[in-house]
Amino acid sequence: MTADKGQAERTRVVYAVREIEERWQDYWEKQGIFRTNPDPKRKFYVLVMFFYPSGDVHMGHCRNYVIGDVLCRFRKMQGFDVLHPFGWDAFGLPAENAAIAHGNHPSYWTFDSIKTARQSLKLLGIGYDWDREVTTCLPEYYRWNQWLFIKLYERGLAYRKEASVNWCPNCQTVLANEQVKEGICYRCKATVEKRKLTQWFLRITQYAQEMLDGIDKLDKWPENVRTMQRHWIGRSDGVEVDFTLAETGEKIPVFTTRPDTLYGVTFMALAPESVLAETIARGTEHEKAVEEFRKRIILRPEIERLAATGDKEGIFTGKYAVNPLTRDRVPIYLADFVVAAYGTGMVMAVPGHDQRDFEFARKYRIPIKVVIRSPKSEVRSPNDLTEAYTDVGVMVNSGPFDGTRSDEGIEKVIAHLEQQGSGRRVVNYRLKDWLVSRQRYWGTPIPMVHCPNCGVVPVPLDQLPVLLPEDVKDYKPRGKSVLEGVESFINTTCPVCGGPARRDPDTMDTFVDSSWYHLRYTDAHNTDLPFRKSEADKWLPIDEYIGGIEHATGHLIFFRFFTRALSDLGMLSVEEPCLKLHTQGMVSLNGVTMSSSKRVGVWVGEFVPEHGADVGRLAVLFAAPPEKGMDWTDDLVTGVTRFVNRLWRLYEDNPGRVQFERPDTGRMTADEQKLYIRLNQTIAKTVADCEGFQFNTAIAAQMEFLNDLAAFGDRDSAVFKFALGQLIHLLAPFTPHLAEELWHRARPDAGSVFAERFPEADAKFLLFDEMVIPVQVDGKLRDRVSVPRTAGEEEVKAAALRSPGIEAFLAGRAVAKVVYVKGRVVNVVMTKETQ
RNA sequence: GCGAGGGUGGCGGAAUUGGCAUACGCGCUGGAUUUAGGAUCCAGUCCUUAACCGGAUGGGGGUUCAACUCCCCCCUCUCGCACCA
Repeated sequence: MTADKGQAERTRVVYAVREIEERWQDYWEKQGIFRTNPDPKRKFYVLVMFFYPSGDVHMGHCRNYVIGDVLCRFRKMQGFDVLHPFGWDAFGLPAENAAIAHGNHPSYWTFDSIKTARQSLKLLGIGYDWDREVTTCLPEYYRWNQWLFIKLYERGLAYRKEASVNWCPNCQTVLANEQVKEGICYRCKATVEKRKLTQWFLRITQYAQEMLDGIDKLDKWPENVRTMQRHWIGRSDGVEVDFTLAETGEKIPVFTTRPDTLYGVTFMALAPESVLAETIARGTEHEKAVEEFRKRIILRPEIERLAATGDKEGIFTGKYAVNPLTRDRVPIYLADFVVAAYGTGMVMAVPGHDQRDFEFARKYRIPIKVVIRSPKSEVRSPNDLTEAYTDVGVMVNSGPFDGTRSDEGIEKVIAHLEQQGSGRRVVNYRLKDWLVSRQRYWGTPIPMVHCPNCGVVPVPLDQLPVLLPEDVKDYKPRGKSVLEGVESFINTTCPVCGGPARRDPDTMDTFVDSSWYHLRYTDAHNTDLPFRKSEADKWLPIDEYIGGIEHATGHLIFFRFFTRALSDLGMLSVEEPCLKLHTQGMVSLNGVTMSSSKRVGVWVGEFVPEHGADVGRLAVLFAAPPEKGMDWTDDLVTGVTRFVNRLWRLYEDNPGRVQFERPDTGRMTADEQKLYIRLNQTIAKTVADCEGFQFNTAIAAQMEFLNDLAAFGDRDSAVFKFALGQLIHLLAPFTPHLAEELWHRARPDAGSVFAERFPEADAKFLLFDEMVIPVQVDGKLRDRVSVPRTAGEEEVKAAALRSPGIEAFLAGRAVAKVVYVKGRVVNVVMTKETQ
């Protein structure tokens, strides 16, 4: 044990904890306890989100892994064939940044981190099938990223386009929408800029509707994640209306969900990034001012743009658009509040009925028209308005539609537009195609070749993997891809014409790696395919997926998308990767979230040698329900340490008394029967709580039962001995080392405790013979009566009315009625006194 | 602004889903043991009261024999999205 450095002595584990824990960890490994059955009869796939090496392993990470391990061991003992794999999300910037800082290869740092992390997980006694370990930075893994990328490309699901994309100036790479939160890079917190670049995208939008509909079936997912995903996909139904440019008749399609306000359009607004914005003022007196505005807005960092919400800015282009319904001419503006990536990047503005348009119109003195009248308020002059009216009302100043309710008007106007050929129903999604190119080194090379003659050509599948070159002198990104500067890599020949060509210089977003790792685990060593359908079908869908809430709209979207796409490719039989998801809360230390990179945390490598794995496991499980955040405290450790110590002493004090044969339940003393019932209650509670993901209350129930056992007098009772045996099995998922030790002490010749069956409650002995019924008078607790469990309603009511404690409350008053809820409560309701 | 989820002792948290509020643990108080500290064990610990009574689940109102739980209004915290037309 570690010597204490002058601090007050704290509660310590009283037994030789490390010796015991190491013994059984070695034993499990040698016995192959957690090796997967390749032909599962009752399969159970427990998956924890894999580890992104970014430093040491802290208790925050471990909460995730411990929960998975408890489930794995619990289900295994229930007779399931469990798949519980682990791997390393090993590509990515932390490794590259470390390499830049220390001057060695990213793989050095990566494998060093993995080694430490693997050791930490083994220290905690997490039971993985290490035979199926995957490491995404190895060619054995990433070649299949490339293989899948080409398959998606062949299906039209991977494509290249020029777009205004998120650029992180610190990481020197582009980012997906999902990796930008509030205009800030999710990784380094730098302010993200916009750049116009040609990049690779995955056509996730093709699955937008399917993924949205699929959420309905994910009823075992946390509600907040489902809501977040619905919002992220963001379906909106509307119509695309063709306005035209007054001079040329060129079409300007705009998306709107409010065609009922079409008569109220008084100007048009273009996003500065839109194509039309570039050309509209060209060659006119407005050109200079418009160009200046456009460039300024485009270069404005995202964060400033977000902060500017409410303060709108724009410029008149000198041009006019024609409203297809009214033939009105309205001025066209560039406006900073129009989102380029949504709809067509151009909007019709109705200041009377849209708050943003209203603010803009007021600022630039554009007329405001009222075309929807609120049913409540009187007609007012547009000049008197203080805000836009956005609710339902009656259409006015709208020609033939006057008098129509605006919500019905939506349909009527659409029908009219469709008839006249100037509009069509469309559905818009907020979800954007997934930008997967990255200009960094430590990732999967995109397996594409750019040939001057043949264009973009995929690398033939039999030539994969395209290896990430190792002879790189400089990982430092300088605004373009690192691989661009590696001559030996970038220069190649065209697979089609054989002429000189260049490789794609970018690497893939690491979220590609994690989009299908759950499938690779089912067939981790396949050298011909990413995985066989037959193997994936054996295990999918994942039965319990456990990870952080921070992945709600990132990884968990991508991973659903991949599952659907691969299902369409015929590689899989399921459409959803996991039907049950559990997101666990963060662990903080003194109020600060644990973080490897910030070096805030309780480190497994330090904690376990001092307190033991079982104590660490109990601490994260007992502190709070899994989905809630928790603060790590020394007091928490004190509590669970006392628990394991008391357990240890209980078995030390009762050598040779542990039994596994069920006692003769026909011949029990009253005390024995009570203990036996308490045992069964504890078993039932533990099973229900493990299934319901409430490990904190499962442990509380076990603590209570330990208190019962400690207080039990007759140590030679067969029931007591049996309870000692059953408790070992109940403890096994939570404190596996202690349980295995106690099991082997009781049964030296037996195999692992994890080959035993988890206890099942004896249904005949779940309730006490006597039940204690609280008696209320007018809803207030006044007494309790003890009656036989078999007592009928009348018997219980009579006993309640006889109970001495309520006498005083009944005196001189009349009973109006007596309510009895079976087995729960009696409430004596008195007549209202008139005083 | 929109959306989701919370608010229960000194603290972390329970409460069979409308039926004994505060399980379990920490802390605290007293006692036992100990040279002493730590550890351990026993008793107690929502507030108020000598006790009974009374009061208490963010605040206010309602439904009900009965409300932490259901309904309405308000306050507050956390998270997500954020000018999405």
